[in-house]
Amino acid sequence: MPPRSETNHQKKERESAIFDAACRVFRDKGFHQARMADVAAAAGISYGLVYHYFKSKNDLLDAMTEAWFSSLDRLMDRLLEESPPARTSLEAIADYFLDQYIRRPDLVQVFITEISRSTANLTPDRLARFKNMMARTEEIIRLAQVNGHLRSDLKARYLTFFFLGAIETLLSTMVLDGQPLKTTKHKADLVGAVMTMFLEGAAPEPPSPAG
Amino acid sequence: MPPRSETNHQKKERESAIFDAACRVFRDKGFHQARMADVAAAAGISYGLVYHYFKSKNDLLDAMTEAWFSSLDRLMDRLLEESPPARTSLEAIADYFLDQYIRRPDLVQVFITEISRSTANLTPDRLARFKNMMARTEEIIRLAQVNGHLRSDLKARYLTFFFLGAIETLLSTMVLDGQPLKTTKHKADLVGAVMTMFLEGAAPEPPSPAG
Amino acid sequence: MPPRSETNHQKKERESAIFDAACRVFRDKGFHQARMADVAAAAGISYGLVYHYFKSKNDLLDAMTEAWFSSLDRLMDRLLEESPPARTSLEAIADYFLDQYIRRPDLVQVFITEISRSTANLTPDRLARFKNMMARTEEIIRLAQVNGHLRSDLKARYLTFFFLGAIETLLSTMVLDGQPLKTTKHKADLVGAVMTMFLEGAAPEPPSPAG
Amino acid sequence: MPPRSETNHQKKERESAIFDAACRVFRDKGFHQARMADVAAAAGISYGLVYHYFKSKNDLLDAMTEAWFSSLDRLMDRLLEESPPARTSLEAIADYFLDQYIRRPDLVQVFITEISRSTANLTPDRLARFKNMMARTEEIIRLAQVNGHLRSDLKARYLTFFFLGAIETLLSTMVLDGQPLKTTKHKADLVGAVMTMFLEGAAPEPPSPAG
DNA sequence: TATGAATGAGCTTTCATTCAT
DNA sequence: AATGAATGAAAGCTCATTCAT
Repeated sequence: MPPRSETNHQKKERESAIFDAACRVFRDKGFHQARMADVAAAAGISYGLVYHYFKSKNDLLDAMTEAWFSSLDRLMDRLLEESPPARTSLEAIADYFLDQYIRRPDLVQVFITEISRSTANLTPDRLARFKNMMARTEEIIRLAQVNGHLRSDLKARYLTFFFLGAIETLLSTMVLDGQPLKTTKHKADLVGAVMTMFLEGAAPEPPSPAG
Repeated sequence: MPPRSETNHQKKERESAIFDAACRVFRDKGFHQARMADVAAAAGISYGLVYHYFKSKNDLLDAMTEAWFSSLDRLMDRLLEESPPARTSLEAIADYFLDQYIRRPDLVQVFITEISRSTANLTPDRLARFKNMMARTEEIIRLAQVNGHLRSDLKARYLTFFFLGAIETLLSTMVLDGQPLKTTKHKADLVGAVMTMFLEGAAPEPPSPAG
Repeated sequence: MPPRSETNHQKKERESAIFDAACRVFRDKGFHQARMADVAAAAGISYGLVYHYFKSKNDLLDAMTEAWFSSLDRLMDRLLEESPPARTSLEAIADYFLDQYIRRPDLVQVFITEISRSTANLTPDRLARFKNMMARTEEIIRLAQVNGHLRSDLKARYLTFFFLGAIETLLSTMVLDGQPLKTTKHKADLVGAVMTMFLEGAAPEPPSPAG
Repeated sequence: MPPRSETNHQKKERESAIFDAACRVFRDKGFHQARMADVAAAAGISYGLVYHYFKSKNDLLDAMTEAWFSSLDRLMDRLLEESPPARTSLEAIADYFLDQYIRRPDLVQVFITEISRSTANLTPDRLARFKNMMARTEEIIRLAQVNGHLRSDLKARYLTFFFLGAIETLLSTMVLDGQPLKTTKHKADLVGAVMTMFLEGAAPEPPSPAG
């Protein structure tokens, strides 16, 4: 193997270490309260070195936005291409969010608190990606309505809010409460609950016809 | 009649004008990006005068938190005391959020972006009030489960996420899209949609029992 | 009596009240830490009214400087004119300082901490008056040297430092320790100690010749 | 040898340069009138760099307090341990103050005007160190009284005021007059004068015993 | 690649002073 | 005479970013 490759590998390692450190710091202090010095300290490197890997503080947040949306976009691409049954698609989306929370809880928290909601940090690019995610979810839901797999008397947009809002609120609460998500079992339960709630709603079972 | 009274009235007027200006500025730039100079300019007054009415920038956000939660708390108090049917209570809550968005869209946006989600601005007091709101909603839902008005096979907490999440996501989207809510008719439609989604879910009507 | 006179009297009263309040505030917080609002509050009047009586914050300190030096200057005038024995003059000076501390401890403290020592507040006028006091004391001491009432082998200037320094350090310590001076008896003791120290020094009595 | 050592050396150099610049600025304008911008300009560096070396304006004054008292405390330690004759000790103290005025006139002036007297800047720590200095001088004097080397009919405390007051007034006057102290000869003369005044007082030589 | 000293614009806040009433 | 709302110039401090080494 060429030594260059190894160097590149090390470089990636370090970049990744800084990225992770920044996630932790942004999560703990919020983007604006976080100092580049905090990031450097959390990554165990010197002040100026952060700037070798990320050209600005905003660049770090951009990297997080990218990290978040790129895999989500890939999932969306796949779902829209393969067009599985709506429930499968939506379950995959719910699973994606919760799965990310298991794998990279810091990133999810930053997404929730700094990217998804903060007008302050909402650059046109980030807003566009955010809307894109909603639009594609809405597209999935719309198709399901057309196919009769979801009720049609409510706007697809509203159902989308309902679906993504439930996931996001669930995540937010876990995030704000500092509740980690450890097991895939727990994840599956939560995904199941989300799907049940979304599909069936909160009303009690009507008495069985036989009753 | 007494001149003092008039002075107090003018004082309130001006305080209110500054408050509103701050809402607009915080909404547009985000709390941290907003400058006190912006607030003063938006209120059409001098720099230092803001500090006659609000002792710090944070104090302005505190005032908004208070403005938001105090009327919501009153509503919650009333609902828990009167214990109307769950649907009525939940509808009142949904209506409250959307009604506030009609009356004070800036305040709602600030609540959504700066208070409800930003870890950075989440003081213990604000977090406590936020959790309190969720806990009281959960209490309403739990009672409805006990009384058989809501399904009991899903945790009250999940149903709460689902309910509040739907409202919040709806508001967020309108807020981020800059969609105002003008008419009570539109509001009623949205409340209806939220209630329908929450109670019945997204699944299509089951085949009639007779089927 | 003309009503005008009464008004003038009231005016003087109020001016005096503000002056005293300012002394207390300057003493407690120091000139620069003191706020005009503090002075107004201490005087029990409104903010802006202070400016009817004193045209600026500095004007208040000027008034204190004047209050302090005018009576001291009068004393000095008298002493230089009457030319009593040096010990009498010096005792009168020491007595003056300590007497002022009984009568107007706040003013003395302000003099010590804000006028006598602070370069910051030392306007040319204040410095001139300060030097004038030292020069006149030195003049008294020089005369006493010529007349053989004080030793001549030490510069009059040094003796002046020694004399005034002792008084000032005594006052400073009482001031900083918050020790008030209540009785003329106590005052007389202190004046006696100062005079004894100044005239005889700290060396023990030489053994009596008869010893 | 190690480059690190050189860096540390440079760092100390710069810290020292800022410290000296601050002494000059505080001396000229007084602590409260002095601007950090003035300090930076006087040190020939940028604004923010001052904060790399001293975390606040107050920290600069703390450093001066420390610089002043640390060596004085060491002297006091030595004197109390070695217990030389009282005159030697007191002479060493007088010499210390005047010596410092030769070496670091700015620091002495700041000590006199900003630390020793200003109530405004008198933090509990500074007051404690100040009192400590007086207490230890008093201890030396008390011992000398017990040993018969100083008169006992005056309180040790008064003698202490007298002694330190003479030194301080001497320094203050030179400081306020802008009189530098250049030569050790001049210093020795002043120390001699202080000691003579303190020990023998201002009264003329008594008639010889034989008279 | 790695360091951390250096820069300086920008921020919040304070408060002496003015002025309309 | 009396009030206190209104003004706005400063000032201390922070911290993203640059740069010499």
